[in-house]
Amino acid sequence: MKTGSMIFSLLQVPRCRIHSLANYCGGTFHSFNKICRNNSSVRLFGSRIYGLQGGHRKKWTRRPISTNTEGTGSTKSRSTKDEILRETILTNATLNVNKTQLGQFQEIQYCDIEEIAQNKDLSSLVTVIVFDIETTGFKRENERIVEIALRDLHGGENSTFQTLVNPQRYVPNSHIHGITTQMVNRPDVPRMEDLIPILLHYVRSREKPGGYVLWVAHNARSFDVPFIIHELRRCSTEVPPNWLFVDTLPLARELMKSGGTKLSSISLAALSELYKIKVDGSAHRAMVDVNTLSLILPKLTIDLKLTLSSLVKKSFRGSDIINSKRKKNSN
DNA sequence: TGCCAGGCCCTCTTTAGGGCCTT
Repeated sequence: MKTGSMIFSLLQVPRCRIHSLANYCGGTFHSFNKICRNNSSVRLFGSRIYGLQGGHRKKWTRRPISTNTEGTGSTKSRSTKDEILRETILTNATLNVNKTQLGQFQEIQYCDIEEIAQNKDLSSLVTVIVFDIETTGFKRENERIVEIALRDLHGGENSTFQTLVNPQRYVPNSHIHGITTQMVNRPDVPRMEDLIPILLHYVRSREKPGGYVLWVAHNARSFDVPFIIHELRRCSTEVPPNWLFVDTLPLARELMKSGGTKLSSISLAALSELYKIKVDGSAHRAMVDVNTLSLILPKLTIDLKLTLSSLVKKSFRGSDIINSKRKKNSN
Protein backbone atom coordinates (compact mmCIF):
# COMPACT_ATOMS: atom_id res chain seq x y z
CA MET A 1 0.00 0.00 0.00
CA LYS A 2 1.30 3.41 -0.93
CA THR A 3 1.92 5.84 1.89
CA GLY A 4 -0.62 8.30 0.55
CA SER A 5 -3.48 5.85 0.32
CA MET A 6 -2.65 4.43 3.74
CA ILE A 7 -2.87 7.84 5.34
CA PHE A 8 -6.09 8.47 3.56
CA SER A 9 -7.58 5.21 4.79
CA LEU A 10 -6.73 6.14 8.35
CA LEU A 11 -8.28 9.52 7.92
CA GLN A 12 -11.51 8.00 6.69
CA VAL A 13 -12.19 6.46 10.10
CA PRO A 14 -14.67 8.82 11.77
CA ARG A 15 -13.60 7.83 15.24
CA CYS A 16 -10.19 9.30 14.57
CA ARG A 17 -11.79 12.73 14.43
CA ILE A 18 -8.95 13.83 12.18
CA HIS A 19 -9.91 16.11 9.37
CA SER A 20 -7.79 15.67 6.31
CA LEU A 21 -8.05 17.77 3.19
CA ALA A 22 -9.44 14.69 1.51
CA ASN A 23 -12.27 14.53 4.02
CA TYR A 24 -12.75 18.23 3.75
CA CYS A 25 -13.26 18.06 0.03
CA GLY A 26 -16.21 15.78 -0.08
CA GLY A 27 -15.12 12.51 1.39
CA THR A 28 -12.62 11.15 -1.06
CA PHE A 29 -9.23 12.15 -2.27
CA HIS A 30 -10.40 11.24 -5.76
CA SER A 31 -13.14 13.83 -5.58
CA PHE A 32 -10.60 16.37 -4.42
CA ASN A 33 -8.72 15.93 -7.66
CA LYS A 34 -11.89 16.47 -9.64
CA ILE A 35 -12.32 19.93 -8.24
CA CYS A 36 -10.46 21.70 -11.00
CA ARG A 37 -12.71 20.16 -13.60
CA ASN A 38 -15.71 21.77 -11.99
CA ASN A 39 -16.44 24.74 -14.14
CA SER A 40 -18.68 26.66 -11.78
CA SER A 41 -17.25 30.12 -11.41
CA VAL A 42 -17.80 33.79 -10.82
CA ARG A 43 -15.96 36.01 -13.24
CA LEU A 44 -16.19 39.73 -12.94
CA PHE A 45 -13.74 40.96 -15.51
CA GLY A 46 -11.25 39.23 -17.68
CA SER A 47 -9.31 39.61 -20.80
CA ARG A 48 -10.20 38.22 -24.19
CA ILE A 49 -8.43 35.09 -23.09
CA TYR A 50 -11.39 34.41 -20.84
CA GLY A 51 -13.88 35.68 -23.36
CA LEU A 52 -15.36 38.27 -21.06
CA GLN A 53 -17.44 41.10 -22.27
CA GLY A 54 -16.90 44.69 -21.29
CA GLY A 55 -19.27 47.40 -20.18
CA HIS A 56 -19.42 50.58 -18.22
CA ARG A 57 -18.96 50.70 -14.47
CA LYS A 58 -22.12 49.74 -12.60
CA LYS A 59 -23.32 48.10 -15.78
CA TRP A 60 -20.82 45.29 -15.62
CA THR A 61 -21.45 42.39 -17.91
CA ARG A 62 -20.70 38.95 -16.55
CA ARG A 63 -20.39 35.72 -18.44
CA PRO A 64 -23.25 33.30 -17.98
CA ILE A 65 -22.41 30.94 -15.17
CA SER A 66 -22.37 27.29 -16.13
CA THR A 67 -22.11 24.31 -13.85
CA ASN A 68 -20.27 21.14 -14.62
CA THR A 69 -21.79 18.56 -12.34
CA GLU A 70 -19.01 16.71 -10.58
CA GLY A 71 -18.60 13.18 -11.73
CA THR A 72 -20.73 13.42 -14.83
CA GLY A 73 -18.07 14.99 -16.99
CA SER A 74 -20.71 16.88 -18.94
CA THR A 75 -21.36 20.60 -18.92
CA LYS A 76 -24.88 21.49 -17.91
CA SER A 77 -25.80 25.08 -18.67
CA ARG A 78 -28.49 26.61 -16.55
CA SER A 79 -31.50 28.24 -18.08
CA THR A 80 -31.36 31.89 -19.04
CA LYS A 81 -33.92 32.65 -16.32
CA ASP A 82 -31.77 30.95 -13.72
CA GLU A 83 -28.70 32.87 -14.88
CA ILE A 84 -30.52 36.19 -14.71
CA LEU A 85 -31.84 35.35 -11.24
CA ARG A 86 -28.39 34.43 -10.02
CA GLU A 87 -26.81 37.52 -11.57
CA THR A 88 -29.47 39.65 -9.91
CA ILE A 89 -28.83 38.07 -6.54
CA LEU A 90 -25.09 38.56 -6.89
CA THR A 91 -25.46 42.16 -7.99
CA ASN A 92 -27.91 43.02 -5.21
CA ALA A 93 -25.76 41.31 -2.64
CA THR A 94 -22.78 43.27 -3.87
CA LEU A 95 -24.63 46.54 -3.54
CA ASN A 96 -25.67 45.68 0.01
CA VAL A 97 -22.09 45.57 1.24
CA ASN A 98 -21.34 48.82 2.96
CA LYS A 99 -18.86 50.32 5.38
CA THR A 100 -20.87 49.17 8.39
CA GLN A 101 -20.66 45.54 7.32
CA LEU A 102 -16.94 45.79 6.64
CA GLY A 103 -16.46 47.42 10.02
CA GLN A 104 -18.01 44.41 11.72
CA PHE A 105 -14.98 42.36 10.76
CA GLN A 106 -12.79 44.64 12.76
CA GLU A 107 -14.81 44.16 15.92
CA ILE A 108 -14.09 40.43 16.02
CA GLN A 109 -11.12 39.30 18.05
CA TYR A 110 -8.30 37.64 16.14
CA CYS A 111 -8.52 33.88 16.40
CA ASP A 112 -6.25 31.53 18.29
CA ILE A 113 -4.76 29.17 15.71
CA GLU A 114 -3.94 26.40 18.19
CA GLU A 115 -7.48 26.49 19.51
CA ILE A 116 -8.96 26.28 16.02
CA ALA A 117 -6.66 23.41 15.04
CA GLN A 118 -7.81 21.40 18.05
CA ASN A 119 -11.47 21.74 17.15
CA LYS A 120 -13.02 18.29 16.78
CA ASP A 121 -15.31 19.46 14.02
CA LEU A 122 -12.69 21.34 12.03
CA SER A 123 -13.85 20.42 8.53
CA SER A 124 -17.26 21.94 9.21
CA LEU A 125 -15.63 25.22 10.20
CA VAL A 126 -12.87 25.77 7.68
CA THR A 127 -13.23 27.00 4.10
CA VAL A 128 -10.02 26.35 2.15
CA ILE A 129 -9.43 28.86 -0.65
CA VAL A 130 -6.46 28.62 -2.99
CA PHE A 131 -5.63 32.02 -4.43
CA ASP A 132 -3.15 33.88 -6.58
CA ILE A 133 -2.54 37.45 -7.66
CA GLU A 134 -0.76 38.98 -10.61
CA THR A 135 0.79 42.37 -10.00
CA THR A 136 2.70 45.13 -11.74
CA GLY A 137 5.82 44.13 -9.82
CA PHE A 138 7.27 43.00 -6.51
CA LYS A 139 7.40 46.20 -4.52
CA ARG A 140 4.00 46.39 -2.87
CA GLU A 141 4.48 49.96 -1.74
CA ASN A 142 4.39 51.14 -5.35
CA GLU A 143 2.96 48.26 -7.35
CA ARG A 144 -0.65 47.22 -7.86
CA ILE A 145 -2.63 44.03 -8.36
CA VAL A 146 -3.80 43.47 -11.94
CA GLU A 147 -5.51 40.11 -11.53
CA ILE A 148 -6.86 38.00 -8.70
CA ALA A 149 -8.23 34.47 -8.72
CA LEU A 150 -9.61 32.23 -5.97
CA ARG A 151 -10.85 28.66 -5.75
CA ASP A 152 -12.85 27.26 -2.87
CA LEU A 153 -11.62 23.68 -2.65
CA HIS A 154 -14.97 22.52 -1.40
CA GLY A 155 -16.17 22.94 -4.97
CA GLY A 156 -19.80 23.35 -5.92
CA GLU A 157 -21.44 26.26 -7.65
CA ASN A 158 -19.49 29.50 -7.89
CA SER A 159 -16.48 27.87 -6.28
CA THR A 160 -14.10 30.09 -8.24
CA PHE A 161 -13.77 33.84 -8.50
CA GLN A 162 -11.54 35.68 -10.90
CA THR A 163 -11.20 39.18 -12.23
CA LEU A 164 -8.77 41.59 -13.76
CA VAL A 165 -8.09 44.67 -11.63
CA ASN A 166 -7.51 48.18 -12.90
CA PRO A 167 -4.17 49.30 -11.41
CA GLN A 168 -4.62 52.85 -12.69
CA ARG A 169 -1.05 52.83 -13.79
CA TYR A 170 1.32 51.47 -16.42
CA VAL A 171 1.89 47.69 -16.40
CA PRO A 172 5.64 47.24 -16.94
CA ASN A 173 5.79 43.46 -16.66
CA SER A 174 3.31 42.26 -19.27
CA HIS A 175 6.00 39.90 -20.50
CA ILE A 176 5.56 37.95 -17.25
CA HIS A 177 1.79 37.43 -17.12
CA GLY A 178 0.55 38.71 -20.47
CA ILE A 179 -1.69 41.34 -18.86
CA THR A 180 -1.14 44.63 -20.62
CA THR A 181 -1.81 48.23 -19.68
CA GLN A 182 -4.51 48.36 -22.36
CA MET A 183 -6.28 45.31 -20.92
CA VAL A 184 -6.69 46.69 -17.41
CA ASN A 185 -6.57 50.47 -17.59
CA ARG A 186 -10.15 50.68 -18.75
CA PRO A 187 -13.24 52.14 -17.10
CA ASP A 188 -15.01 48.78 -17.19
CA VAL A 189 -12.31 47.00 -15.20
CA PRO A 190 -12.79 47.45 -11.43
CA ARG A 191 -10.23 49.26 -9.38
CA MET A 192 -9.16 47.63 -6.11
CA GLU A 193 -11.45 49.89 -4.12
CA ASP A 194 -14.36 48.77 -6.33
CA LEU A 195 -13.44 45.14 -6.01
CA ILE A 196 -12.82 44.80 -2.27
CA PRO A 197 -16.48 44.92 -1.14
CA ILE A 198 -17.41 42.39 -3.83
CA LEU A 199 -14.51 40.13 -2.93
CA LEU A 200 -15.30 40.26 0.79
CA HIS A 201 -18.91 39.50 0.08
CA TYR A 202 -17.97 36.55 -2.12
CA VAL A 203 -15.66 35.10 0.54
CA ARG A 204 -18.33 35.54 3.20
CA SER A 205 -20.74 33.63 0.97
CA ARG A 206 -18.27 30.71 1.01
CA GLU A 207 -17.70 30.78 4.77
CA LYS A 208 -19.26 28.29 7.12
CA PRO A 209 -21.29 29.60 10.07
CA GLY A 210 -18.91 30.82 12.73
CA GLY A 211 -16.07 29.46 10.65
CA TYR A 212 -12.70 30.42 9.28
CA VAL A 213 -11.20 30.92 5.85
CA LEU A 214 -7.87 29.23 5.17
CA TRP A 215 -6.19 31.04 2.27
CA VAL A 216 -3.49 29.05 0.49
CA ALA A 217 -0.89 30.41 -1.93
CA HIS A 218 2.67 29.69 -2.99
CA ASN A 219 5.03 32.15 -1.31
CA ALA A 220 2.01 33.61 0.48
CA ARG A 221 3.96 34.89 3.49
CA SER A 222 6.45 36.93 1.54
CA PHE A 223 4.44 38.04 -1.43
CA ASP A 224 0.70 37.45 -1.85
CA VAL A 225 -0.49 38.09 1.70
CA PRO A 226 1.57 41.24 2.40
CA PHE A 227 0.49 42.52 -1.00
CA ILE A 228 -3.19 41.94 -0.28
CA ILE A 229 -2.90 43.40 3.21
CA HIS A 230 -1.26 46.47 1.74
CA GLU A 231 -3.96 46.85 -0.90
CA LEU A 232 -6.76 46.37 1.65
CA ARG A 233 -5.22 48.99 3.91
CA ARG A 234 -4.72 51.37 1.02
CA CYS A 235 -8.47 51.10 0.55
CA SER A 236 -9.14 51.61 4.30
CA THR A 237 -10.03 47.96 4.91
CA GLU A 238 -8.50 45.45 7.33
CA VAL A 239 -8.05 41.72 6.87
CA PRO A 240 -11.05 39.95 8.44
CA PRO A 241 -9.90 38.30 11.67
CA ASN A 242 -11.28 34.90 10.73
CA TRP A 243 -8.89 34.66 7.78
CA LEU A 244 -5.85 32.42 8.13
CA PHE A 245 -3.10 31.98 5.57
CA VAL A 246 -0.98 29.00 4.56
CA ASP A 247 2.19 29.29 2.52
CA THR A 248 3.00 26.20 0.43
CA LEU A 249 6.58 27.36 -0.16
CA PRO A 250 7.87 26.08 3.22
CA LEU A 251 5.86 22.91 2.66
CA ALA A 252 7.74 22.39 -0.60
CA ARG A 253 10.99 23.05 1.23
CA GLU A 254 10.02 20.51 3.87
CA LEU A 255 9.29 17.96 1.15
CA MET A 256 12.62 18.59 -0.55
CA LYS A 257 14.49 18.25 2.74
CA SER A 258 12.71 15.02 3.56
CA GLY A 259 14.20 13.40 0.45
CA GLY A 260 12.46 10.56 -1.31
CA THR A 261 11.20 12.77 -4.13
CA LYS A 262 12.79 14.21 -7.25
CA LEU A 263 11.76 17.77 -6.42
CA SER A 264 14.32 19.94 -8.20
CA SER A 265 13.38 23.22 -6.53
CA ILE A 266 10.65 24.63 -4.33
CA SER A 267 8.95 26.59 -7.10
CA LEU A 268 5.37 26.02 -8.21
CA ALA A 269 6.66 24.84 -11.59
CA ALA A 270 8.90 22.24 -9.94
CA LEU A 271 6.00 20.97 -7.83
CA SER A 272 3.73 20.65 -10.85
CA GLU A 273 6.50 18.78 -12.64
CA LEU A 274 6.99 16.46 -9.66
CA TYR A 275 3.31 15.61 -9.52
CA LYS A 276 2.98 15.48 -13.31
CA ILE A 277 0.32 18.18 -13.34
CA LYS A 278 -0.37 19.47 -16.80
CA VAL A 279 -0.65 23.26 -16.77
CA ASP A 280 -3.78 24.08 -18.74
CA GLY A 281 -3.23 27.62 -20.02
CA SER A 282 -0.56 30.27 -19.56
CA ALA A 283 1.45 29.92 -16.38
CA HIS A 284 1.54 33.19 -14.45
CA ARG A 285 -2.10 33.86 -15.10
CA ALA A 286 -3.85 33.88 -11.75
CA MET A 287 -6.49 31.20 -12.33
CA VAL A 288 -4.05 28.88 -14.08
CA ASP A 289 -1.70 29.04 -11.11
CA VAL A 290 -4.64 28.61 -8.72
CA ASN A 291 -5.75 25.47 -10.56
CA THR A 292 -2.20 24.13 -10.53
CA LEU A 293 -1.78 24.72 -6.80
CA SER A 294 -5.23 23.27 -6.14
CA LEU A 295 -4.02 20.02 -7.66
CA ILE A 296 -0.64 20.16 -5.95
CA LEU A 297 -1.99 20.82 -2.46
CA PRO A 298 -3.67 17.46 -1.77
CA LYS A 299 -0.64 15.56 -3.08
CA LEU A 300 1.72 17.71 -1.05
CA THR A 301 -0.27 17.28 2.15
CA ILE A 302 -0.39 13.52 1.67
CA ASP A 303 3.36 13.33 1.07
CA LEU A 304 3.96 15.40 4.19
CA LYS A 305 1.30 13.48 6.15
CA LEU A 306 -0.51 16.71 6.90
CA THR A 307 -4.08 16.70 8.15
CA LEU A 308 -6.35 19.73 7.97
CA SER A 309 -5.59 20.31 11.64
CA SER A 310 -1.84 20.31 11.08
CA LEU A 311 -2.27 22.59 8.10
CA VAL A 312 -4.17 25.05 10.28
CA LYS A 313 -1.34 24.86 12.83
CA LYS A 314 1.06 25.93 10.11
CA SER A 315 -1.10 28.91 9.19
CA PHE A 316 -0.55 32.54 10.13
CA ARG A 317 -2.82 35.52 10.57
CA GLY A 318 -2.86 38.83 8.78
CA SER A 319 -2.01 40.44 12.10
CA ASP A 320 1.19 38.35 12.25
CA ILE A 321 2.38 39.97 9.02
CA ILE A 322 1.42 43.44 10.20
CA ASN A 323 3.06 42.96 13.60
CA SER A 324 6.29 41.60 12.14
CA LYS A 325 6.48 44.64 9.89
CA ARG A 326 5.91 46.95 12.88
CA LYS A 327 8.65 45.20 14.84
CA LYS A 328 11.02 45.55 11.91
CA ASN A 329 10.24 49.25 11.53
CA SER A 330 10.72 49.90 15.25
CA ASN A 331 14.18 48.30 15.22
C1' DT B 1 8.77 57.10 -19.55
C1' DG B 2 7.60 54.24 -16.06
C1' DC B 3 12.74 50.26 -13.35
C1' DC B 4 14.86 45.50 -8.81
C1' DA B 5 11.43 44.00 -2.49
C1' DG B 6 10.97 41.13 1.28
C1' DG B 7 10.82 36.79 3.98
C1' DC B 8 12.94 32.61 4.76
C1' DC B 9 16.67 29.27 4.76
C1' DC B 10 21.42 27.78 4.53
C1' DT B 11 26.19 28.24 5.58
C1' DC B 12 32.12 29.32 3.85
C1' DT B 13 26.83 31.71 9.92
C1' DT B 14 24.72 34.04 13.96
C1' DT B 15 27.18 41.83 14.99
C1' DA B 16 26.34 38.35 7.57
C1' DG B 17 25.62 37.43 3.04
C1' DG B 18 23.85 34.96 -0.72
C1' DG B 19 20.22 32.28 -2.99
C1' DC B 20 15.41 31.14 -3.84
C1' DC B 21 10.60 32.27 -4.48
C1' DT B 22 6.80 35.37 -5.75
C1' DT B 23 5.28 39.47 -10.14
